[in-house]
Amino acid sequence: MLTQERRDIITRIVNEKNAVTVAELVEELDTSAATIRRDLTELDKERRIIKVFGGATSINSVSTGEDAVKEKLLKNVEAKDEISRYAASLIVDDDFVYIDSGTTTLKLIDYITNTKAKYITNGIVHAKRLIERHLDTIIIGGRVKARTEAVIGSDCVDVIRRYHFTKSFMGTNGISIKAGFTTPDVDEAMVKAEAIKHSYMSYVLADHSKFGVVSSVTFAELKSCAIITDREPSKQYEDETVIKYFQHKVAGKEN
Amino acid sequence: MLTQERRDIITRIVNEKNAVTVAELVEELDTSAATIRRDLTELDKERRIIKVFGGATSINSVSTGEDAVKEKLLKNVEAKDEISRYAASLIVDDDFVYIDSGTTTLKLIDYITNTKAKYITNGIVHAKRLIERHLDTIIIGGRVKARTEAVIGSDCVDVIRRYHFTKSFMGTNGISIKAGFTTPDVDEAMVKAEAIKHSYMSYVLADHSKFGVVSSVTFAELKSCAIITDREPSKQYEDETVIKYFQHKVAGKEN
DNA sequence: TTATTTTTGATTATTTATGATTGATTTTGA
DNA sequence: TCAAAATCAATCATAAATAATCAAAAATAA
Repeated sequence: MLTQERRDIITRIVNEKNAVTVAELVEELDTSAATIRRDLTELDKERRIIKVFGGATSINSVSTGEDAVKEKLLKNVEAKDEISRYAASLIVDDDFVYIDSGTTTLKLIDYITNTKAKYITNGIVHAKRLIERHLDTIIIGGRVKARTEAVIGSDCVDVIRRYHFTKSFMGTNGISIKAGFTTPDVDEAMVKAEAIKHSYMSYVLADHSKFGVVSSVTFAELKSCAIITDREPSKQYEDETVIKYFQHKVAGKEN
Repeated sequence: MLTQERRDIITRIVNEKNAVTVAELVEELDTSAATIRRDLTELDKERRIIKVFGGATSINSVSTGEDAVKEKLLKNVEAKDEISRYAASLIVDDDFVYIDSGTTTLKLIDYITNTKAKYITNGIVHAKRLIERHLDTIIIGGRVKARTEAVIGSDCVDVIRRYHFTKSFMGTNGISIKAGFTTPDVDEAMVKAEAIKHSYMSYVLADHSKFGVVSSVTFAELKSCAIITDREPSKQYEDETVIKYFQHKVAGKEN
């Protein structure tokens, strides 16, 4: 196989899977680790991927992306995929869709097929991906937060105030009966809250691990957003809001 | 077999298979490796395929856009490096720096060392890279243009109107005595013009190939921006505006 | 025909790619 | 925190591929 060809394949794999280990590439491409490392070093230099300890992540992943490689080895990717795919399927023609920053919503973009809707986001990486998918994209301006590569702050809130979304897709750090949807950052919470307030329908994308978790700041009550998740939550939650869930790769009941 | 006929076949094979080795072509066409290499060299020169070590790949294999960017980045690398490095060195504490979208200004970000300045940009990729370098970053919001991944449009212009930059670094497609600084896109020109208008000092980063070139839309007169370039331009230009230039890796005279 | 140009294949010195090894660095897990 | 394990960059020898050169063959022109 050509060196260039192999590097093209690596780039494609990294972008598809978002994160990949050296071992996986050795297996996939049937070559030595030394060669894979050289390829990764080169591709990183060309800014086609981001090299991290243990492998590489997509140039379109958030921050250093180091977590992504580790996370990948630990967490159940399929559940998140199913959540994202379902969420994307909700988008219809002429929708004006707000996409919150965060890794869960980032995956959602890969599954979007509707090109007649308009998309708006406060995530730098999200905007880049949306554009790469040739979707009609607006990015909200303002101060960019380093860790999450998201636009936050009062300017951002002001901008959102002027818009009215038909649907918004949000990420969250915690979901609890008492505290509602919570996130660790005050500024980010304010942006989320405003987006939800200006949205006809809001969906929170969250895997089951988020249930029962409470973070520092509440950005919405349970009843203000429908939840899309990967397991049947306890009855309490279903009394509070609409929940769509998937179980063991089998679609859950419609709510 | 005719030489031309053989080359047509090679082109077809490369496009079909996306990537092919010299050995495969030798086998297929029953000729020597030397001949195949000559063919590949020629076809590459004609931009019908891309010659790589070991064989060739299709011109539209990975993504045509990526190759275009890659090629663009390769052009005048050393010159651009020096231009960028010098431009970055101009940034001082408490500066409020506008960074225009475009490849030249993207390189500039790699050389920024001042962490006490604030940075604002309309380039998605620029914002991402600024953040990666842990710099205080603001992105201008609005509609994102697909090809250049830059924010443009009237919203964007309105936002710029509210700001006052101490320095702005701009890219350009053409520099001419009569037409001034020009770019092919009307919307982009409007954004550039507004940024320059709201900047205390504006610098245009341009390699020598841009001189004498006129694109569709003028976004500024020569005298409104200092030029940072890689060759001594003709006297005419130096009469019009301040020009800093580098020659053969040796710093040019101060202007 | 003969002279000239073009194409081709072989040769060779040089460049590039690869896999193994090793000592250093980073991560992990107690 | 420390030590073990995993990963890494650097180095080296080998193999593969390349560009440059040259002579022969083929095509073309005079």
